[in-house]
Amino acid sequence: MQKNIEFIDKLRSSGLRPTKQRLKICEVLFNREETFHFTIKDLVKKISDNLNEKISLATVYNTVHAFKDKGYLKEISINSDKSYFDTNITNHHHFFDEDTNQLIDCEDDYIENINIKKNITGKKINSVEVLIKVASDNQNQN
Amino acid sequence: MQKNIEFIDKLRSSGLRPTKQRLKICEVLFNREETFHFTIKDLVKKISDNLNEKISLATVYNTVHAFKDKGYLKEISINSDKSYFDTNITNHHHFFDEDTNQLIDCEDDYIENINIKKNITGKKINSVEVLIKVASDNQNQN
DNA sequence: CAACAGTTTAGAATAATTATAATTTAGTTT
DNA sequence: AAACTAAATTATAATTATTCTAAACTGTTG
Ligand SMILES: [Mn+2]
Ligand SMILES: [Mn+2]
Ligand SMILES: [Zn+2]
Ligand SMILES: [Zn+2]
Repeated sequence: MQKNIEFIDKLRSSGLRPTKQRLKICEVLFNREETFHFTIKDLVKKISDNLNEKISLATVYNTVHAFKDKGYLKEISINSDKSYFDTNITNHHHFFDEDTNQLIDCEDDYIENINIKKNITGKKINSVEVLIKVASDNQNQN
Repeated sequence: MQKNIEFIDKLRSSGLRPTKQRLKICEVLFNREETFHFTIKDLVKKISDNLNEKISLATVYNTVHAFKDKGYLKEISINSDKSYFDTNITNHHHFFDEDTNQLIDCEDDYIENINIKKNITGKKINSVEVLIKVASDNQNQN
């Protein structure tokens, strides 16, 4: 449970002005125990749930991209028409529940270390991410 | 190098009428040695390069989705605003070259087997895909 | 050939995202 | 504290990928 003053420092230290919109978004994103995986739409909903005054959609996009650029958020690849973002910025893998469209972190002890034995010549590896698509186990699924 | 008659059989056998648009798209997609990774835009370009008469954009979308539904194409998850498709429908991993935005198949001998040690309860695993993002190796990159 | 379902098509509609340009605000300088 | 300036917010327009619609066209079957 971070204090407002901590968010102000965090923003200032990366050259972002601590506006009230950014602070509110910090609260929503980072004042939580668990990792938050979200789309812009999810975030807008959380904001309007927690807030009497509204933040413009453009500002939500601007802020999420600024936070991503500063390394406070990660963008996640899902086969979908929209972007997902992740408050867990470490290198990690995901389950994607195709029933609920939910992203879930894959803990390190769920998967053996990935070993890339060969790489493309002249290129360096920036990330290695596993996406495990799961769905309901029962026979009669739609 | 498949013959037109083979595509006609292929389409008929999955309940798709062999129209001239579908046959042309089959040629572009499947008359090649190498796997083809493409976006709809890429495919439209290939079609107009190879063809004097044009195929409507709606038909290209319809056909790609029909081929995907029949299992002749695979849709690939890339962090992007557009979908990629793949003529390699086997279970396999990818390199994504962030310099060129190109998808490249990761041969089996490039990566050790992925072992998912635990799964989410009540769910079955539908796919496990690794995405290796690579980029230029040199220091002075923009 | 006639009939009919399947397919193609232009164009409209939708949805996510980005751009624009005017207004407001945060931080700095007088 | 008032003035100044660059950064940020905002409503709104623009863009892009994709899907929908409904009319015209075509492949298949009898
Ligand atoms: Mn899609
Ligand atoms: Mn994006
Ligand atoms: Zn995550
Ligand atoms: Zn592939």
